[in-house]
Amino acid sequence: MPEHRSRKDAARNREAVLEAADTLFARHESPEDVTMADVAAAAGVGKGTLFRAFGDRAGLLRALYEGRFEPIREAVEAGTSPLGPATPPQDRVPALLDAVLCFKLDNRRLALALEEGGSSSPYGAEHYERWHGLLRDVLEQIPGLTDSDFTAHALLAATRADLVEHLAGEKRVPRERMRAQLATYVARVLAFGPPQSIDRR
Amino acid sequence: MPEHRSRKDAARNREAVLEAADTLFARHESPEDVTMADVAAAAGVGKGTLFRAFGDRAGLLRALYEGRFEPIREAVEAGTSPLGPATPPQDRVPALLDAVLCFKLDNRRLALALEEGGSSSPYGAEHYERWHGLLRDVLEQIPGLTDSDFTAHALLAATRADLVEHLAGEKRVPRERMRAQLATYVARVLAFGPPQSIDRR
DNA sequence: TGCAAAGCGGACCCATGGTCCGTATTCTTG
DNA sequence: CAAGAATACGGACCATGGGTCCGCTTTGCA
Repeated sequence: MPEHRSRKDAARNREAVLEAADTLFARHESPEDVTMADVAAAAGVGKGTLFRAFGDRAGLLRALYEGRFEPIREAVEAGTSPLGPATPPQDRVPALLDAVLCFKLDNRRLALALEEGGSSSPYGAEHYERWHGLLRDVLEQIPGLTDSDFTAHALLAATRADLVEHLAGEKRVPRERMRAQLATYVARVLAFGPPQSIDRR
Repeated sequence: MPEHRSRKDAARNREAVLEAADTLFARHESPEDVTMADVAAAAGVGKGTLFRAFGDRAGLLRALYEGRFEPIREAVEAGTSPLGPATPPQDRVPALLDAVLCFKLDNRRLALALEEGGSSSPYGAEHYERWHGLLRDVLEQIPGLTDSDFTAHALLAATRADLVEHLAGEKRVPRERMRAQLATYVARVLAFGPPQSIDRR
């Protein structure tokens, strides 16, 4: 690549920060009580370094997110798993939502930090856009389903980080139960009523 | 009466603050750029007064909310409208969700401020608890519907303030269209499949 | 080895929620 | 109506946290 690679101290520090942040967010109840200064300190780095590497808090969160999300994204794009494009829509939709839920269960704090993240709503983020677009397109292929756009929003809303945190964290709902509930719910949305489902085409 | 009423200057100031806050939140794009100092200034009052009257930012928001929400709450509790307890569950659920949606459409900024409101997730607020509890109970009465608790959460999630704001505000989805989409969605969730409930699982 | 360029880091800035306390207003009681 | 107690007022003040600045250090190319 033409563009210079970053200096090795920069690269090292970047990694250190990512690791420290990851640990800190995982350790603390609420993302709010992990400050940028904390992250810098834990990484053994100055605040200036931190901000130069990631721009701002959102940038740091985004970087963490991308790292964690890579595998899933790959599975969705090209994989042969139920997430991949080869899966028929009515099976792929639940699989996608289950994947989102699992991701948020596995990365509760991070997802929370990213999603509520203060200033802007999650709906501005481009990763949301991507998921919504994908889901919308898949829904579109299910015959008889109207309002794919809104439906995609509504389904994704059922997996919002703070809801997941509330249920899994405070209400102590076990992982598998949540997955089952979401699956049932999604199935219900996709399985439109008996009488009028026949004539659809 | 045992407990003294508040002094009249206090009462007057309280009103002034509520009014000023209402106006300010309505005028600004994001709740974030209405500061407590702004509110105090607009009300012609000192910050001390503001904080004494409402405790903190959340308290002010809550007070505003309660005022706005009163009518709906009454309709739900005792009214004869479709919101009231007399309505059969399968009709009441859509009515309730439509009411929530309309409220958030009519009070976009306020709802946004209240819901994302920074520190704590909406799921901690007791007004959410109330709505969720009510919806859960009504859902419970619909035969064949399982997981009422989760379903209530998921349905309410479809009316979250930031989603409403995103759709109505940025995406310019007209009010009636949103209501229709939500209604369709809710109907789909409530209209579960035939006896054998599909082979899915 | 020399010397830009890139990077470092922590002192510093500033906005904002929230507190404090001396002063002003209101209520009560005689 | 007087006067003291109780309550409220308000803006200076504080703490916190994101983000910036800039003199010094490290890196890496020649």
